[in-house]
Amino acid sequence: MPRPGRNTYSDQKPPYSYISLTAMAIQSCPEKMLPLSEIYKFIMDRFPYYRENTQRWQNSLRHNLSFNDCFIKIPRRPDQPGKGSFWALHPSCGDMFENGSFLRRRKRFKVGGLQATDPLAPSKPQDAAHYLQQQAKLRLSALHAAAHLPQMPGGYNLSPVSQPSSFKHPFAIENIIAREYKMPGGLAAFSASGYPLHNQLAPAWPHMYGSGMMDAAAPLSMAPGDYSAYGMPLKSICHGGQTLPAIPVPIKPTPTSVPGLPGLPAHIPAFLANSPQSLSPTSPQTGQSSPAGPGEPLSASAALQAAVAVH
DNA sequence: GTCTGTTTAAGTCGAT
DNA sequence: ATCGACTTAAACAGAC
Repeated sequence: MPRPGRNTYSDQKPPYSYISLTAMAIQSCPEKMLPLSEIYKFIMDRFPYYRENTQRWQNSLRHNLSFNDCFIKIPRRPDQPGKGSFWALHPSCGDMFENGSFLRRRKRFKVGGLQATDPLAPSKPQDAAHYLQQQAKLRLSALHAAAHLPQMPGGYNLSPVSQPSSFKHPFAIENIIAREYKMPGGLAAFSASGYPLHNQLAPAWPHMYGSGMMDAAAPLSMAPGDYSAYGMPLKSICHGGQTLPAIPVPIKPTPTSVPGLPGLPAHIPAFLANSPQSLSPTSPQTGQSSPAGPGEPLSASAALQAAVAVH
């Protein structure tokens, strides 16, 4: 594979496989599912390297989407006109990059394989697609609701500073860039908290740390109202060039079904709900999981209740 | 015609 | 050395 011999990194190939790039794109949007064109757009917006030779890498990316079980195709609904289907991450794919390398996974995700993941998540692609579509609905609803929640009941502070252990999906952009990133020369840049130092990485990766990419890593610059119930930015990466978190859904939203959201299971699986049981984020420094605090499911539940109230 | 999606094949590279 | 993950290329079909 040709490596560009340039002095700047902005047009050098990013240290991410197509799988991780695609996962990043999918994770960056609130619905956790994107059409192919939006995945292209996300990658090209963030990585100037991929603004060239589009036919080459886009073919590769499509190949990855079809070939890898960790991506599932979600058909468009009649009210979602457009070309192609939506693509989402399989509910059971978990943290495929637990070894910390976004270029090469330890093991390829396979449907039906042994995964330490959400036991309630469907394994069949069709089931997973339907399941994810419901999840997307719920996320949008919860997002709306969370945006209207100035503060969680019980004194939960929405500030990311006060919730340093907030779980982020392994593919969330803020999570990915927060991991140990070794520069081509072997240099690793970290803050004391394990996050990459903005001013150290920015010159090397202006496409990552330029517009909007560092919102999550540099949250203090944001207004308090820009955060969701999980203390993460509400601005969207995919629909406006800003970052948006995985909106949590409660593991046990209601005793029965959710009014106004037909088809939702009584017990919503923890997938993408930022539950430590379904996902195991790798700590940048220790490689250990960092389970979310006990208060977070409550916040998620509150977000969902507010979502229900909106409907 | 273009875009999307699937499949096959060959080659590279890292891990074991 | 071997295996498996990943990249790239290409052909093809179907949808828009």
